[in-house]
Amino acid sequence: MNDGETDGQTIEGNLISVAVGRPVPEPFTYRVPPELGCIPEPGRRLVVPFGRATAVGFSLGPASGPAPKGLRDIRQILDDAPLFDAPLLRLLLWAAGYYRFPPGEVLRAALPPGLTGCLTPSGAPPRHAIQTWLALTDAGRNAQVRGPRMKAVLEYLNARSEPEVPLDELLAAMPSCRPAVARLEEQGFCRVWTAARAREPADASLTGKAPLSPTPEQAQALTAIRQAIDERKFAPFLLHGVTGSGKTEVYLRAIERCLDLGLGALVLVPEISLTPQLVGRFRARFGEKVALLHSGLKDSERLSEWRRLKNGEAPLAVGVRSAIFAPVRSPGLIVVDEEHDGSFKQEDGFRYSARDLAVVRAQQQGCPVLLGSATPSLETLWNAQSGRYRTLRLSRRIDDRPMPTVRLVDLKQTKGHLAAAFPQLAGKMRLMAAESARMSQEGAEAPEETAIYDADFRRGSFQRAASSLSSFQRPRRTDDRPLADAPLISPELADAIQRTLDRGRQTILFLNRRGTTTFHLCLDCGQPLRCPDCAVSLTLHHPRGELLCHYCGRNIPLPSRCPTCGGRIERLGMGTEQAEQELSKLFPSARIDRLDRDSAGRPEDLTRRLSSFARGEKDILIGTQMVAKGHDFPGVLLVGVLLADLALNLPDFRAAERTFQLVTQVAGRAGRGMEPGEVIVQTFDPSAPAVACVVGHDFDAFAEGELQLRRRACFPPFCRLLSCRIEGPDSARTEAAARQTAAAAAAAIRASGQPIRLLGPAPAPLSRLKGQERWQFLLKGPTAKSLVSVASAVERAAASLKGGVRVSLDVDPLSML
DNA sequence: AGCACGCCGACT
DNA sequence: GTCGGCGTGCTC
Repeated sequence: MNDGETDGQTIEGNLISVAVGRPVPEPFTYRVPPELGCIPEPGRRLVVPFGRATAVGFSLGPASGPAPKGLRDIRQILDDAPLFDAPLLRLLLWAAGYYRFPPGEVLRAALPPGLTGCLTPSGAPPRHAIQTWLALTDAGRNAQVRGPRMKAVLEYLNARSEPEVPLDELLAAMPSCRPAVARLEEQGFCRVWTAARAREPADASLTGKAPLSPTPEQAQALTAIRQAIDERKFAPFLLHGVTGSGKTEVYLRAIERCLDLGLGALVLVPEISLTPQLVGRFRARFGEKVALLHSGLKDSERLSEWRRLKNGEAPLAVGVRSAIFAPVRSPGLIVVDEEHDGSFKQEDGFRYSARDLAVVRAQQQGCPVLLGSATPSLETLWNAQSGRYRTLRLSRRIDDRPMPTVRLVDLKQTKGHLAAAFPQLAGKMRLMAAESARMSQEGAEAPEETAIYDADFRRGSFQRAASSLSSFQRPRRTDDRPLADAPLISPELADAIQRTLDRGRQTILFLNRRGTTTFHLCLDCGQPLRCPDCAVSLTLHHPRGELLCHYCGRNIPLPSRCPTCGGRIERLGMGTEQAEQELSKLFPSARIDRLDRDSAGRPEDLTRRLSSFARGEKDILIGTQMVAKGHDFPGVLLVGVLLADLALNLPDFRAAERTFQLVTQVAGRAGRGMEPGEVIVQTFDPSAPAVACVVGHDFDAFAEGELQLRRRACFPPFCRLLSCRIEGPDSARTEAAARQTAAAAAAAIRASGQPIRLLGPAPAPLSRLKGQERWQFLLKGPTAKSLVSVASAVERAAASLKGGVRVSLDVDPLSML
């Protein structure tokens, strides 16, 4: 991009293109009045008049094309220097076009909140947010020093369990030891730096041991990556490593190479608050060179980390999704850890995929990109298989630790057991099975309504849904006798938990469903209790005994009788709260902790409870996805998946993929110490590949089968998707709008001559949310480019809709709900 | 996103 | 006869 020196002989003053930070789809043209004295180069913020008001915009450089009528002058230039360098600006504008989002808003989204308005970035960070930290270096751990003060400091630091200590705390314990600290730092025995106060100190119990020498596989992967770093050219890699194979160590060493070469690096991780361990390792290795960008930062802290990157003080950024826009200077490597993770896709507003943008950014910057996962997304896998990415495999665990043994428990057997224990339920279960079968039939006969999911997938998921519904949603007994034979915990699993307890080791149980009971059915009229604003069943939560809508948060007291007919209500479909109760009844002396969104509280509480579990202060941890993320719990020998089918039943073509990823990830928590772990997966469908392939840790078999299905039904990675969602308050008008917009899409498809398929329109699986009726249709095209003209046509059609109906497009959608 | 313009109910 | 409801449209 050129830096604003132009031939600029238009009218008096120069014309520049400005991305206004307002929802307008195109940049606007403004005049730079000559008295401003200079032309703001691309990436600088401006104040511009906008309608009756004023707005912050971003210079995109000299305008091309004719001056529009009603041309106005920019008011002010805000920054001395561009906030985005040329490559980052290019990435952002590319993303704005690709994801069809207003460029000015995209640029604004890439800035820390403090720079979003009219403040300048040069102000000093607020004093209260800054703290000085110190930590021992490897050399300092066993260092011999002479001064008594220095000795005392070393002893103090060695005695602390966490590697990083706030200087204030040391000074409180030993006043006037500051000079000793300075001497130790000089001699390289400790490290001192200032950083945001809210940084989570790494917890020693989670940090693990000092770096080991790389395994042969790690070394091989590193050679390839280092070579690519040295060449400073775009090179995409898939680092496909089983859980516990040491992917992080590969990242760390590759980044070391970047820093040695004077280059920066960018690391994206799923939910940083959930992986204090990973953060700890980056901190321990790179200290103050890391800028941390996670969702828990206060605005001032985020700004300070952004600034440290921008001015080169911190060459390395580690952060969640939005960190893909971090102003890392000349990155030599971009890493996406757990690249399959859904949190890299923003699901509203600017719906970008940080993982995909990582590849684009690497391409534009000319550096390698490393996508790491134990269970790569099929998109990434296919890119690797077709030769676009190079695969680096880590097939063995560190120290050749064995993979855990995985066993399936068929809950259909347990169901028999259950029916024997509760004969009065057997009839009801048959009834529900028949009902589900009927649903499945009707589904098959209504191709238009459900056309959005190709038949293969639909049939599969309905069958699974039927089996799950009929057997799992066991009515809760009305009396409160303890459930000795609680079906949430099969006898096999209960037995394994008992054995683990007897050996004094730990268990993790995974159930992907919060609350006590998640489905409340009136046995007289057959109506479930639903949120009035969302077509979603309400979940009972324990502490207050209230029903909660998991989508809009609405709270309702549990009615004693059905609101429509006054019938009796059965509580079905138990979640983590119920599981916790059953556990405490089964194992009254066990120390049990539950971890889900309801119990997690603040991020630091979460960290504290995870480390408490890691230290062995609890015997059983039951939770949702939160327990599945990358923590090392050396004391865990047993992992139980209470109902593997849950995610499998969603009407989404990625349901199987997600299930496999999730179950594999949880299973990976077992046996991270030297003893082999044990995994028990409870399921109603042990033959489903997403479950069955976990037994043999056979990603390849699962992926091969799933890729075949995707190819046959033509789903990603064998096509590109564009999802169009139509939302409005009124049911009939929303449907009409959906049909009208889809018709416009169909016309555009014919005009384009491209082999594009239109699925739908149909009501979205979540057909009402927060009082909005929801419809959708899906476009499948051979390439992203082929869908562009259709997307434009949809946008044009959407612009003329009335009645509060809104259309939103999702390019490369992840969620189909 | 704001903010005004513009056509239909309950108030002085 | 107005004051004001928010549905619709525009902002270089």
